[in-house]
Amino acid sequence: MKPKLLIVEDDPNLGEILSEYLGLKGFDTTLKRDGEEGGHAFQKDTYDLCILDLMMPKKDGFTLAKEIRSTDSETPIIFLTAKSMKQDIIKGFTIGADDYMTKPFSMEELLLRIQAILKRSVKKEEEAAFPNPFNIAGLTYYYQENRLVTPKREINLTTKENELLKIFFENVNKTVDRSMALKKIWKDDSYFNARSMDVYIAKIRKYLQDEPSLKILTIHGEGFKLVEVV
Amino acid sequence: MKPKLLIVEDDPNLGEILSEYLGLKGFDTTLKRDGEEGGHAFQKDTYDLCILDLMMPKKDGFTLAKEIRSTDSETPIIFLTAKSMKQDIIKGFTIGADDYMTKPFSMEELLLRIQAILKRSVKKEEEAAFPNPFNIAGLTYYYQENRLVTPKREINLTTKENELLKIFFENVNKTVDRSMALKKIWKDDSYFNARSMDVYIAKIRKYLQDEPSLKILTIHGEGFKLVEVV
DNA sequence: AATCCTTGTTAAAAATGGTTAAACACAAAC
DNA sequence: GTTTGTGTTTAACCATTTTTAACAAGGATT
Repeated sequence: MKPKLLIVEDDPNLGEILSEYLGLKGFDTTLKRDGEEGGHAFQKDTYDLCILDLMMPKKDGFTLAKEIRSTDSETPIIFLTAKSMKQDIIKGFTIGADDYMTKPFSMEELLLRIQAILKRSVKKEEEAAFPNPFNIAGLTYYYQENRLVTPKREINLTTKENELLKIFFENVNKTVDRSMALKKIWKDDSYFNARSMDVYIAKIRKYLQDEPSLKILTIHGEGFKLVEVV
Repeated sequence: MKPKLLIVEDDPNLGEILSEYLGLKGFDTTLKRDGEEGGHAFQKDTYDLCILDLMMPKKDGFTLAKEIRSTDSETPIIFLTAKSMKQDIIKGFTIGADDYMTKPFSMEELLLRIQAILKRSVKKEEEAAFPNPFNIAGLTYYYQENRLVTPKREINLTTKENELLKIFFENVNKTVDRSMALKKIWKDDSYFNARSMDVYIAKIRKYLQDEPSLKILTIHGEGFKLVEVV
């Protein structure tokens, strides 16, 4: 699977070249022209890495980055900064970023840095692999095998059921944000996907009936919470 | 084994000379006259390197390169550009290429660049070679020989079975993307090829029946996952 | 209380995948 | 040149998974 890149750059020339070049190098690129468009794109889809120009009309890259970080602390961000900016100012702005490039830069160097960052985060993901099997209350859950074993029966889960249940078990007693779950599983937070998710919530609630100490509560307007009653 | 070169050049004179010269220098060359023919040739066979003229009838070299890159991010590409093109335009077009030559160029130089690029990529390939034999669970798999040995029997695999099984063994416990596998094995993600692949999935599932710790799960809408149950 | 928005529930529709066998393609053998 | 055998694709039918739709119910807001 190609890694997905969100490129937000107001200079159409540079934007095109970046998008073109990284596309040829095996990335699935999305190009947006300003911070606002970039924000919407990020809300709608999931990306593996963002490349944000700092100076842009409507919404600058730094503001956009803060917005992104408010919902997502993972996705790596690389800033593009103008040569004219002073080093120490750049430092200030790019705190929290994973890297930054000063214009003009070589495409090859940008590519190398992207690859380096993605390598790191792929490694992280693998380390943070979900335990298999995972025990909770009276249940045994095998994420790798799409399987949930309850005291009464063994359930083979479908792909969507499995992904959703995993998110709940990763967040026991914590609120799972609707939109976060939608983006993770359905890749897109839209009306119909949200309704689809509601259907799956019902299915999972049925599966958990066997174990009275586990319940999925609705946090109206926010999401759901799997609570473990002791 | 001679390295295979795909040369796509509309000028019959230059094309012939190139093909002739590189053939004498130990390459197995295929010459095509325009981008369309070149595309078909690339789909049909596997090449170690492509030499594409930028300006060609029917389909230009840049468009062809993008098509190639959509299924294959490895095979090196060298562009041939006309002298009349401005440097910066060439820059724009040859982004993503491994190298480019401006006409007229010396054969010797082209040869040197080809050799330099192939040296790099041969090294990569060797590193990524699939182990032969490969042991997993109770099975022994000989990719080179199209052979899978299970506790109960010895299976001679057909070409397609072998390629598909290899992809699974390269991705144990990871989801194998349908479309990726299709493009790798069938060179083209189409409805019928997808159905064909489903037939092969069934065949491989049968072969793996002997080993209950290996299962191919369906990841609906995405692909398949070979899980090793411990 | 009236209204709006969100969520619960159920069933039907649509999409995707599983299975089997027949059709086809191609090469080796006769 | 035809036959035979093997590998692959196509087709048909079935099963499962996912999405959509419609309506009911629950909270929030005025």
